[in-house]
Amino acid sequence: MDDADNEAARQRVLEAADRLFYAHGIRAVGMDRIRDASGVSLKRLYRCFASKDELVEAYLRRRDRWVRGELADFVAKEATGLPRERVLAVFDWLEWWFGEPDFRGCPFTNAFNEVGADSARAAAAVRDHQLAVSAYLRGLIAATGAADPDAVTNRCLVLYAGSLMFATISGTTSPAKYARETAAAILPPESGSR
Amino acid sequence: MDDADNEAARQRVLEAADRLFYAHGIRAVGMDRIRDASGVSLKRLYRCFASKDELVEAYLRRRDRWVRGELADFVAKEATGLPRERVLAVFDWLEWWFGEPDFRGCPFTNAFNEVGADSARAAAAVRDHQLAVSAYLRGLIAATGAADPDAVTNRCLVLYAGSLMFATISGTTSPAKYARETAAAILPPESGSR
DNA sequence: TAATGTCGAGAACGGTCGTTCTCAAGCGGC
DNA sequence: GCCGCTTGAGAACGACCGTTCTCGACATTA
Repeated sequence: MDDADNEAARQRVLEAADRLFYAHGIRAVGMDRIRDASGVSLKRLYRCFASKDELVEAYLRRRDRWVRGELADFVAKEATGLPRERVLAVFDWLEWWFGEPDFRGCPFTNAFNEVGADSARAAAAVRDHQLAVSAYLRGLIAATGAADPDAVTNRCLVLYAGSLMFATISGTTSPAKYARETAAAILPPESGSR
Repeated sequence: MDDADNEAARQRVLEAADRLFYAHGIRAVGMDRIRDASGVSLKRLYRCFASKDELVEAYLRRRDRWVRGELADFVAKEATGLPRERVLAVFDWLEWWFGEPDFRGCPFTNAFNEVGADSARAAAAVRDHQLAVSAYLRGLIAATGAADPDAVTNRCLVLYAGSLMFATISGTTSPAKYARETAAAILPPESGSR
């Protein structure tokens, strides 16, 4: 059946695009290279994704699922039940991510810088990711009983983005530690013994 | 004299490149467009800068001088003499910068994302800027009498980079405020009355 | 087997961009 | 006035890239 074949091709294309776009940048990777890496002919490729723009958007939405999935799993597994520890675990996860051998910075800001001005689809995918992470963080922070959860969330988002950027430029994982230390200073203390 | 003409042409090219590269990105601006905007012929342009790479590096070094000059002037003028206020003034300056109509994100991380992998010159210019800002900040922080100036500097760098990135994506100036509030929480309190 | 349709491989097209080349105009020195 | 040099304007070149097209191979159906 065509549908099954197309779905399999779609997945192979997405996997190749994900790896290549993230490693080398979107503009640097042509459709030919994605064809070579995925083994899917250009004709089929353009039937799965009508344009490179669509493929870029699909790549970003896939990355979004990956980042938020990994982050949530990590927080659920590593953190103790204390709300404060769960927020700090976000920065532990970042430190793990920065140390991955194929870490090449934030896929979303990279994409935004590269094609955000030309591709409304890509820009929307980036914005959606940012909003989703923001909402997730806001949920963790509300549980800590912070007096002004929105303010604390915004400050933690600055720390999140800053550690990402700093780690990218410096090539080290320590910015996650700096961000974690700073977050510890602005979160309410463990709410006594409960 | 040739030298004077070439120097004048060099300046006009740099001004045009600065405006266009920053506004539209490096890859999006071709040499033709810089010729049109500067009024300097391609031939002369390539005598001033042997390649686009060299022009990009010169653009980044010029931006570096601008950013650090503006920042230092602002801190010198706006801040009271108190060391703590001088560090916080860095984030006030960022807030001013984010509000400028032509603010389009950090020129250095933008350039790094666009051409850092292909241009060693550009990558070096970005690294130099980062080190220079780091050293400047470290000087301000040492004066506050912080117990561990290096640690505080690294945390403030995370805040600096994070507010830049957050402001770029959100299109607002408030991330500078979030960063300032957070910095206020991790700097030592005003060292009593002196 | 013959007709029909589908597919993959790669050529082709149109566009862009960095860089170099052509050519005619202008200018200084004899 | 004439020669040689330099200049600017724009054409030209080569490379790349997103997208579409061609064409031969193969499969399906009757």
